[in-house]
Amino acid sequence: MFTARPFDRPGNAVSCEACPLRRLPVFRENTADEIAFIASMRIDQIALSAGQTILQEGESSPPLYSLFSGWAIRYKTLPDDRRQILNFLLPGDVIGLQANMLGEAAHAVESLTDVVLCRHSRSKIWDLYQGYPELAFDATWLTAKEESLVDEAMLSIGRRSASQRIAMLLVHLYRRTRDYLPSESSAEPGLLLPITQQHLADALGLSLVHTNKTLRRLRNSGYFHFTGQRLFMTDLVGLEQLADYREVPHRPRPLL
Amino acid sequence: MFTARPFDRPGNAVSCEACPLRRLPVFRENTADEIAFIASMRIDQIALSAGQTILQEGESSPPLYSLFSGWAIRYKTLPDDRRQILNFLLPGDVIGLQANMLGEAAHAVESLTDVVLCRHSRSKIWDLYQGYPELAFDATWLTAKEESLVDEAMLSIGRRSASQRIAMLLVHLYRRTRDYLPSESSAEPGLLLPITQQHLADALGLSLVHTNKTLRRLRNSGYFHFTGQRLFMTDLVGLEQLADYREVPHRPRPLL
DNA sequence: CGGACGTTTGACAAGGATCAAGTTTTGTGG
DNA sequence: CCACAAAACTTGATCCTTGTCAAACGTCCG
Repeated sequence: MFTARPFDRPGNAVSCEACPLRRLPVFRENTADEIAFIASMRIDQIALSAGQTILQEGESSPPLYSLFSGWAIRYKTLPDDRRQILNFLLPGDVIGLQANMLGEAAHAVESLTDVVLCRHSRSKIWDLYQGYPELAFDATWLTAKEESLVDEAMLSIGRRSASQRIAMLLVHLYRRTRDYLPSESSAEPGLLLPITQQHLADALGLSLVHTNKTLRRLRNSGYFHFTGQRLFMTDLVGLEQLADYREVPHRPRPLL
Repeated sequence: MFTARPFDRPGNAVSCEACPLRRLPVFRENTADEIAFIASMRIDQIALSAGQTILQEGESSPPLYSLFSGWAIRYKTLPDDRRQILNFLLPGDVIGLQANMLGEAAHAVESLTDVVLCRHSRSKIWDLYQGYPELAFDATWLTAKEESLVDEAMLSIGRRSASQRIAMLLVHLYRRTRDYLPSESSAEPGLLLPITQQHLADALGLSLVHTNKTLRRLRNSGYFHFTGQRLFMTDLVGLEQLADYREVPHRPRPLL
């Protein structure tokens, strides 16, 4: 869904002014001055295929990216390879800001689909704070927002049952993706989820097998169904009730 | 441990310049100018007893505080009262920054001990971003740091066993508290943990009963023991190995 | 056609939850 | 300072959600 668009090819990278993401209703408007500065921060665009490592756990002073197109995951691992996905990254999300603030990446980032990244100059972050207070504010906002996503996920893992966790995550991804979709493509039937059941399991703190069985039970109960990787919601409200989902109000999101 | 110091009484609130927290090695140094601005942001100090609600879930545009002394918890709840503690707040931690960024508190905050809060002017946050880029940077840093704590906790809840989770949390609190302790009081035997086993359970995504039994098993194995609320580490290294703990390097922390 | 990868299912084990009492500690009022 | 109640901690018995093991099945792709 976010792949294979004309502007996805780094060769003909669009200017930040014309960035198609800006047109999405979730993002706040920037002044021409701000956009010019953002453009000056961007070094280039990088295209990666699915399954590539974008950031490594433990990497110090890692590059700063923003996700232009495609999906990615942010995760941590234990020495014996148990993995916990912290959150899913969608177009517009910044990658490596937390790591740059703290000096070292305490997590890894990996692409789920083919992906295009805007690479930014780390050294200009400081100029951003010096000259563009609004953008500095946005940087904190983005960090705060990501934290609140992790907070939400932590409540799920710690206190919800397996089926509630799955319900919650699917509702979350469903709603979140809607926000990013230009109206045309939301006409597409269903939502393309570029993830395996192993990803679901790793995001929810469950085993693969149990995830599979729970998923099946939910499908059999008629909440949703899959055709390939496409998710069709047949009872969104029911799923939300099952998950104890609460709508979170949100303001326009900054696009750095 | 952090209570009942002479300067804890709001009546004789010390100036921000003389703030005893500044003397702790974990905090970065500020210029006189920065400190003066911080002082101008502070409205007053507020003393609360243990168990009070500082921030309510769902509260919009909540006040902005920093924790001057005492312990607090940040948590979320489900409609049926299941609770998940997101992290523990220690002196120097900011309360309500995420909520102010996003416009609404998605979590609650509650005092664990008697507590003194510095209350700050929310409207001056903007002046901070305008006039003090270094402090703006610190604000993002603090948010990023808190997020990384939640990331770490999420890995525990999602992928560690009950005993590993307990080991991890105790090691974490032990080390973190050490960083805040002036040398004199670290001479005190043991560490005063102002939390019940229910708090441990709520932080770790476990039931109270199972937390109790696991805690006992760990005590019997000789990793640590309790005298009242005082924790004595007898095998810190062993506990760290059990938990797959990795040392996290950290730079001086900003004190806003 | 044959792997590699992802999904599905069943059987079984086990970690953790729940239920139900006790016991100890803490706090409070007399 | 004692007495009593409330809160916190313990423990055992039992249930059940979730994990582990094993194997089969499907599907995509070289």
